[in-house]
Amino acid sequence: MDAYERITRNTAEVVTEDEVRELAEDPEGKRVYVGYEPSGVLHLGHLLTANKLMDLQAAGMEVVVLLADVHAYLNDKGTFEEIRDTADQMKEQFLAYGLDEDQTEFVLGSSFQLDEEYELDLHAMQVETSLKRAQRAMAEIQSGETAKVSHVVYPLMQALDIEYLDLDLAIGGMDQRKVHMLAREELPSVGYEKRPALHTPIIGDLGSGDGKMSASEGVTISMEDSTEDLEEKVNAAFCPRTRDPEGEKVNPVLELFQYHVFPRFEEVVVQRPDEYGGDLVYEEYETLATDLESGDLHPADAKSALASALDDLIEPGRERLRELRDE
RNA sequence: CCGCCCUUAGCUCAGACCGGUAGAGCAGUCGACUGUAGAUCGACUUGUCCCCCGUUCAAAUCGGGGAGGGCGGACCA
Repeated sequence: MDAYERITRNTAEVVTEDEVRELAEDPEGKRVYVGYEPSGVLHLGHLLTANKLMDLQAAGMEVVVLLADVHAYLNDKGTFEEIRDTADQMKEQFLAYGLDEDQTEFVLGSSFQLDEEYELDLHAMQVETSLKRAQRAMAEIQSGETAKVSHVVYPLMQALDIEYLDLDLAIGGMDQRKVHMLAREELPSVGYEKRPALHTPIIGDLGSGDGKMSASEGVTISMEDSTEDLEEKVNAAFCPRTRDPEGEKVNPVLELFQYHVFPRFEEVVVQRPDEYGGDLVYEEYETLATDLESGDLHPADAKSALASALDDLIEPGRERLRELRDE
């Protein structure tokens, strides 16, 4: 797999391909980042971007994980003290999940976002950006709730972070694309270079298979799920015998194999009673998906293999969480 | 600062005028059917009716106060 392919695989969008191709020519030492509002327990959405970070580390890039405490505060997620506690837990879970400690720089937003220079640049950006423009960028993230002044400052800070963390590439889920577009438009207006961005897909809702659901509702899988929780949740998942169900729906079981399981495992063993043909081994997503569609792989067997794989993925983080809570 | 509208189940809302302590759809849960889930049947659950005070035998409903949310109040006069 060449560098460009590794960098862009499993992404929903590359902005722009030309710019990323240029990075891929010499990825060594290039700085990329994802920003997360601190959360006490990681869920699959976090892990999906983390998988991408691992790809980028494998390509030789330096990864910066922004623990966005100030952003969380602006988004009304609690007091600074609470937020910083969960930031520490988040870092520990990422390391347990498999981010390379030597190649990953964890940065607390408040460590630079309150500096005078940053603050003045932020004001400059506020002068350059219309309210409507900033609100539009946040609409996806903040849907429903009352728009606060903090909500329009939020994306402007994300734009500035890209400059202040000295990044070459920004990563985020598709829910972040409008913010990244705003950053590309507004950074130049205050004298900085725009940077390319990669967006990971948003996995469909496990229970219903509905296209884009926010992680806040529906069934979510997180670092604190027990083996039994996983079996239960995966078993209840929507899983028709096709990768392209009717309407707006997707097949979340296949998506989880594609975006969470195969990127992290060399092979996936499907344990199956002899009655149904015995065990199966898959080395790539495509063959598994093809077998599911042809009927050679029954959805129920796919599900038990998925639950077991997810359990393996989560186990180290779950264990670390347990230790943290015992302290 | 002033004015108008809104607030009832997880969600969208009905009920308010003509007081009798609450409903629908969707969601959810449980069974049946499929070697998964969904779909389809069958059954079931869900409430600080925004808060406080008052009137009344009785208030989601009427009166007063308050909170939160939405919208409006430029100029032409």
